[in-house]
Amino acid sequence: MRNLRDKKTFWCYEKLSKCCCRLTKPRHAILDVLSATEKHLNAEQIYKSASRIEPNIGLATIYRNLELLVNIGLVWKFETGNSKTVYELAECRHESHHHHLICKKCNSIIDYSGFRDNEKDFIRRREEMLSKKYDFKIQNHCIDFYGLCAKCRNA
Amino acid sequence: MRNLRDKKTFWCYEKLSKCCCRLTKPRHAILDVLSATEKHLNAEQIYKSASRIEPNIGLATIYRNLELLVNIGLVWKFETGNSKTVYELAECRHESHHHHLICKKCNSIIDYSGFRDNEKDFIRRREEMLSKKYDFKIQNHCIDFYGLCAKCRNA
DNA sequence: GTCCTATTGAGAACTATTCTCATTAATAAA
DNA sequence: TTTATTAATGAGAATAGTTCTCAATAGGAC
Repeated sequence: MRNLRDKKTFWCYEKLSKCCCRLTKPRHAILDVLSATEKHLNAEQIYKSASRIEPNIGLATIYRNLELLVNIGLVWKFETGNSKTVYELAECRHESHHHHLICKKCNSIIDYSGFRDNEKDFIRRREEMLSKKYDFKIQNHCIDFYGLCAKCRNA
Repeated sequence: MRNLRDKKTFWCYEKLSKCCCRLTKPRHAILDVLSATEKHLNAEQIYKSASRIEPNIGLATIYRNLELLVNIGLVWKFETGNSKTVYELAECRHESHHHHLICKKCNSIIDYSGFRDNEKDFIRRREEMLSKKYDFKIQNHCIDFYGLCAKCRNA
């Protein structure tokens, strides 16, 4: 058996074991796949890539673990509106959080980050205000803009 | 045949006919249902309510027309993350646009509106900046906060 | 190494949504 | 008002993404 702790997804282990989750090979493969890309992958794509690492992995295991990883906050689940749910690694590595521009025609997703400080401040203040007003513990947010990308607008 | 133009969803007709859509009874029933509530309804709920107005309406018709209404901008489609897609009337009646607080546990949705001017300004400026930077025509946006509602936090 | 039980793989089951197609009805034209 | 055109419909089949079931496996505490 390979040593799971050698791998580049090491930073996830603390969180996993804190949540009393075993560090299984399928889990490991999924995290490897997600950490190897900046793209948003759907379950099928994750399944295909993970199968190259763990050939016998099952699709149900992919779904089960994605749900788990989303629940413990390691992965961010994201619905585009065309029935393809996609997943991406949460900002565990202190990479900048990002928002999305989604094309309603071709469903492509543009990430944008590089927020100015005033954007971060704005969101933080907003979250504070809403938390208080609605007695709601905010854990994260999703800011997406919908419209038409350059390609689709000119096509 | 009842006169469709008598009904309270009159304000939608201009848009519908502009888009060369016929003013059918099923469409009318769906708009009536959506305009009679402030809640977010899923397709099944809309089907049930619309069936009371048009008993023979089919579920496929509900889906077809919701898609149409979303495309022409009369209805806003909204995915909660637990596979229940919900719909609500867009702000055709100049009601204030709103954002959401979504409980990750019970999937309840709190609407909030009452934005201050600086929030509107902020979003407008952001949209301008993003449109230019990414050559992307922004049509609308979705700002949602995820977390735990008071009930679930204390349960 | 042994034990406990969380996790798995495989495939069936489920569910939301979309498709197909013959029939109906909204609208434009006569 | 009647007629013609064709968009829209209802019913049910089909699809696709996801979840469930259950016997077998394997992580990790001891």
